[in-house]
Amino acid sequence: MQNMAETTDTGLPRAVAIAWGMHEVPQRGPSRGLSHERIVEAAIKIADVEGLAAVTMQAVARSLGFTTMSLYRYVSSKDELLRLMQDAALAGPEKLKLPGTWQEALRAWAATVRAAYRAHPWVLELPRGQIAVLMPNSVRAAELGLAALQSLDLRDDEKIGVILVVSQHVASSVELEQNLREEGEVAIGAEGIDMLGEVITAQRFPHLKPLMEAGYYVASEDRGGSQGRAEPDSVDAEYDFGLDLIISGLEVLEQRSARTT
Amino acid sequence: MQNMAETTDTGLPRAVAIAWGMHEVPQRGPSRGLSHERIVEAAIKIADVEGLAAVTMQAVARSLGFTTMSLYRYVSSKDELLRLMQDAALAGPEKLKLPGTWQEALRAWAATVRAAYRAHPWVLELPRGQIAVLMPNSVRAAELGLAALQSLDLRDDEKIGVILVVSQHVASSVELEQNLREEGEVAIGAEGIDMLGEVITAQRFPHLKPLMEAGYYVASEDRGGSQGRAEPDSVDAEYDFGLDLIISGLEVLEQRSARTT
DNA sequence: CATACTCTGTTTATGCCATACACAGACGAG
DNA sequence: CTCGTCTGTGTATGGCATAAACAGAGTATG
Repeated sequence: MQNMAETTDTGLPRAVAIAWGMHEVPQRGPSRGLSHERIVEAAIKIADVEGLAAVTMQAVARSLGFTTMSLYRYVSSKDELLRLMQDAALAGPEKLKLPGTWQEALRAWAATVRAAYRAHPWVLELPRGQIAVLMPNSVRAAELGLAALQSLDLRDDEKIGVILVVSQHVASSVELEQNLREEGEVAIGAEGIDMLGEVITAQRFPHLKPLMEAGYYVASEDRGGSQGRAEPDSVDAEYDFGLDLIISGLEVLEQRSARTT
Repeated sequence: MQNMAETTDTGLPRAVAIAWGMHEVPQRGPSRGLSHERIVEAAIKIADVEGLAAVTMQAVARSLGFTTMSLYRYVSSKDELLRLMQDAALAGPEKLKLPGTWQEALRAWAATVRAAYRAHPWVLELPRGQIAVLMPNSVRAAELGLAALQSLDLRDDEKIGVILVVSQHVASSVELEQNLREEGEVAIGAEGIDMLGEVITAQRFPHLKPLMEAGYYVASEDRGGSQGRAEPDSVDAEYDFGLDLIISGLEVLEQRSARTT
């Protein structure tokens, strides 16, 4: 129910048609005071500054100097607006100088995807499904990713898999970063950590307990010690770590298939 | 603002304290007609059947035969209830027979995490941040994951990284599966695909275009052909593909560090 | 050029939601 | 017994998406 997705008569979801620029604008009536572009732009600005939850039809309309209901002349539902925002926020470089080896190229591609997510982290709160993947900027990103993998000797469906796995890793990493930042303000104090230490005992959690005490598992406020604050660096580290693992795995896969061929 | 997270006097978020069973229940007044457990259970049942959006305070209360406001005697906000649901839904096997090699063990661990997410896919709609990670079942899962990696020769912080990357991959995979299922009902017909073919041209998308025509990129309804329906299998394939890449990468990393040591 | 039809932006109204607040009664501590 | 605390409830508020009806703008057709 919450997922109507409003298909046009062409069978395409309206959001897809709009984003690709196919969409008959009416000729008959009075001239329009707004446009999809302006609405989406205003909505994105709100999301960037105040978060996705602050994007209400009222807020968007007010920021444009129109009434709430006027938006519905351009967008058939809030869901549709969100889809358009998602795509518009993911605009990336049309062309990208891709380094020589596929490893470097894949890394560069991942970096652009990461940058896009980081610029508009609220994008990650929206579902990334079939429809999202058909939007212009997703398609452009996929094209670019495939270009990066050109020299990698894999089957086509495997390349799609690589694109998917890498972009999911990037998304997860930024999502984590974001969740930590948002909850960081409510950081658990030393007192709370002590409290947890009573239930997270060495008997019940033999492997985890030492890591927790070393501060690897939770980012405590400071824990009397000095380093603490694992927030910004550790997420970067996790991003690199995961990407390195994937690339290493791909190198193995490539060698294997080369041997087979 | 949307993220109050209600800390107790101990400095721990209330949800964490409740989930771990530390929480002074009042002695003075009348006996209580409800409990956290019953409320969370009822809410989970609703989420399983009707989706997370159907979990309203009203719906939960009604299903228990109480009024909406009565829930607030047990749970300080809906957010807190959602956190408790998230944790309760991720209950897994306390002990797990872990196969010999770390590869097999890691795979088995990932499978249990995947099963948990699949049993309650709405869990993925909730933020997975610092607080979520401190809840009992997350801690148990981490312990189990570390146990699986016991024989893997890596530093402790690297092992945490592995746990993180793998669980993120699993989550992403199930999330994708879910998004596809939900949008699958609105599948794009052949007519829509043709429409897209006009904007997704071979000139602008030289790498992607052939894959789209081969049906690798989008799951069209049937496309006149026969195979189509890439939905269930392809997600499984993506899951295995990503996990294999990570494990391969880990093997390389292990050899490298063994050489260094 | 007049008329009809379409499309605009607005006003108003509905139903759902989380949750603040105040109350009557239940119950244990003193 | 009585006081203070806690329970479950009723009522009220403000925010939300969006349906419906309307007055006027503008274009196409006679």
